[in-house]
Amino acid sequence: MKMKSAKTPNLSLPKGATSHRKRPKIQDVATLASVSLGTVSAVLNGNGRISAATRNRVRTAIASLGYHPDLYASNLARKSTQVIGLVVSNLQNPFFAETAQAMEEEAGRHNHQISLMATNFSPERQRAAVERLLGARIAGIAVITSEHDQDARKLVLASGIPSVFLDVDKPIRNSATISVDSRGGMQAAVEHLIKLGHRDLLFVRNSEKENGTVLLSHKLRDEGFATAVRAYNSLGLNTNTVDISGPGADAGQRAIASAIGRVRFTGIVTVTDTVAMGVYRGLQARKLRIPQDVSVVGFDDAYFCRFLNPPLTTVSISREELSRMAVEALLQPQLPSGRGRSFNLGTHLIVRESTATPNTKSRTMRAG
Amino acid sequence: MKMKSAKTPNLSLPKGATSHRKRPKIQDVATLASVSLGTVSAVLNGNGRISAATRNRVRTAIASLGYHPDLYASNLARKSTQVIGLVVSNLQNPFFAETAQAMEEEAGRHNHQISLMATNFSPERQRAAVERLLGARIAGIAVITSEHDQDARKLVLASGIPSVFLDVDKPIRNSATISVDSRGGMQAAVEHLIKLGHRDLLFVRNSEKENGTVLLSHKLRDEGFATAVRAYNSLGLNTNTVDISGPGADAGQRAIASAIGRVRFTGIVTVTDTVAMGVYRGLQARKLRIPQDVSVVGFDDAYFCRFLNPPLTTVSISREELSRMAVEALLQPQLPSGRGRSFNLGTHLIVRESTATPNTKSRTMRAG
DNA sequence: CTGAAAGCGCTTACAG
DNA sequence: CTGAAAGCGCTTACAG
Repeated sequence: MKMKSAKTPNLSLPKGATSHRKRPKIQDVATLASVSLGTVSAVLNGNGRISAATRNRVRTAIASLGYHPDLYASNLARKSTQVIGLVVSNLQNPFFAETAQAMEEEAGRHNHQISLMATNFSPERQRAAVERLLGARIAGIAVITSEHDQDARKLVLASGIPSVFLDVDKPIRNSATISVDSRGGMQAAVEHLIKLGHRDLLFVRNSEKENGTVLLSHKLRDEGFATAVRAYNSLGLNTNTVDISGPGADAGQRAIASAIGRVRFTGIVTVTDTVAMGVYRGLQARKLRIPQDVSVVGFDDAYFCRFLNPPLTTVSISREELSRMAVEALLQPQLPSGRGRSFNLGTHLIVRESTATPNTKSRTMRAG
Repeated sequence: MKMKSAKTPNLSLPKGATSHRKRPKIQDVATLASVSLGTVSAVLNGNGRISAATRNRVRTAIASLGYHPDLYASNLARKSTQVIGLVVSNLQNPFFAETAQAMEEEAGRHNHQISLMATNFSPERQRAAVERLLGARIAGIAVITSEHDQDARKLVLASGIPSVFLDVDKPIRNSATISVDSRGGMQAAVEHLIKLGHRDLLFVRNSEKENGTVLLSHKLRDEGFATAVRAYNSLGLNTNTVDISGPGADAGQRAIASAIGRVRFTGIVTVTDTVAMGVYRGLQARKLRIPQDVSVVGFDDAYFCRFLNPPLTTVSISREELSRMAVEALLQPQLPSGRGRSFNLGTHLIVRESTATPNTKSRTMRAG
């Protein structure tokens, strides 16, 4: 036992180390199985033809030692990893959670794993996530976020690994982009209400800025609304917009509280289903019935839409298709000379029970 | 433009490799900055006192090369990693998604990162997740799942790294367990209904088996229900139970469809909020009002509870407290001689608007 | 079918 | 404050 000063306990382990038993390594397995280290590696990876007898000896040794190959050592020695980095905004948000799930399944079909990072809408965290993934020598990276960070994008592009981005404004050189037709989706939503007979429309949107620019997906939804309204202008539409301050349901609820009595509406279109959930709450708190008094349309087709009361009419974005595009973009990258590949992802309206012909009586509802 | 043969391009890259530019390594940075490799490492890790001038030269070189340390190489060379492995059942489920989020924040406070794996309730995937995490030489592992796999548990324990499990039946030697007081929570839920005056109770539970055993958390909820009913037996309660076949909202909806007209109830208690969401739907499809006709109580306090119509009375499990316990169990493990450390996590009832005094008229509702 | 050896890209004493 | 060298635990030609 060595002498040490009183300050540092003489049995202290290195910082971070705990009292684990020593981790067995491949050499331990080889010794126990009386084979060489290369042989153990071969049975672990299914390479080479190892006799059944040897293989069994090795397997037994592995089990009895509780051996697990060290990920870092094996990936360092290996040429490539079979993992796709996935950056999403937030896992609480059903759209991202469902997309992450779909991505994992799609990647699995190509024998790849997903390494998942959430940014919580923070550009700093997006950068950190990208750096961490790049350090992990991933096979490709998908940035499926609503916010976008220029630095993070530069890092990705500079790395030269295959990449794909969701909803950015234009094609990216040597990368791929997936553009969701949010504009068309929103347009369809508004037209649906108009065709049902609604003339007094309220748009609950979130124009919160990220890095000084409005999210493209939200901008497209704005445009879709405007386009539809313009197309039916001759019908004498009365439209109003409420801006909310965040992606939460609470904001949707507050939006309604502030709009009621101030503006007239029989149909509401919202930026996301989560916001629509808050809108339901706001409406119901004022004893307004959906769809008898007010029709509501959401956006995203989250899992819970079918279970709201009434089930929410919404615009669907297929997570499966999105995942297929993303994985294809990463695993079958175009020739590097490419100007940037772009995928288009359609949306479609799913009509459920939250929308109906407006009640003429309630149409006159206005400021008290 | 180079000539290539039609079949095998003579410039073909090794399989798995794509056309990335060569990844810079620490030596490249050192050369560019005219320092030694050890110096670069020191500035990367903030070790040693490097002169500001040198540090800047190194930083510039890093930036201009787009250098990212290789995670595998650095972790291989390092003694320990600062990451906690977290295994959850499913990320679609709000309870797990919210817990994962809380764990990440709590771990962050201790300068640790989370490596997250979802099992989708599959024991095989649980085992695979554990193996992958063990290969990653994590500092500790938290198994926060509703299903449990014996093999996975053995692997964890054999590894000797600090571990913590949620909701297992008894303390685990050399490990830690967190027991949620689901029994007490359910008991409180039932008592709440009884005290409001409900005498006809329906329990919508999920007794689906995993590996031949009912989930402990569900068993405890069953017991809580039974205990409460027994305690108030003298009041002449009429109780019924419907078993559903899965964790989804659909199952809850079907449960109600099958119960209505067959049994009498004015108050419903459900195993989870997600199921309660389906129950709402089932009730509302039959034009039954909540809480005027039927009161409903959920379990978990998912994000969406506040936004259902009406807001759902439920039993809350604190994700923050759970995370604190888990991280403490991992980062401040008891002496290895310990018999197994156990934490108890309380639950509490949150009364919202889905429960009320029963309407005497609807109490008599029964089979047609 | 098996073994010895080089090398993956870092970190970390250690010597200057 | 800086540099040369050993070593982390694997994989993968290569030679038998």
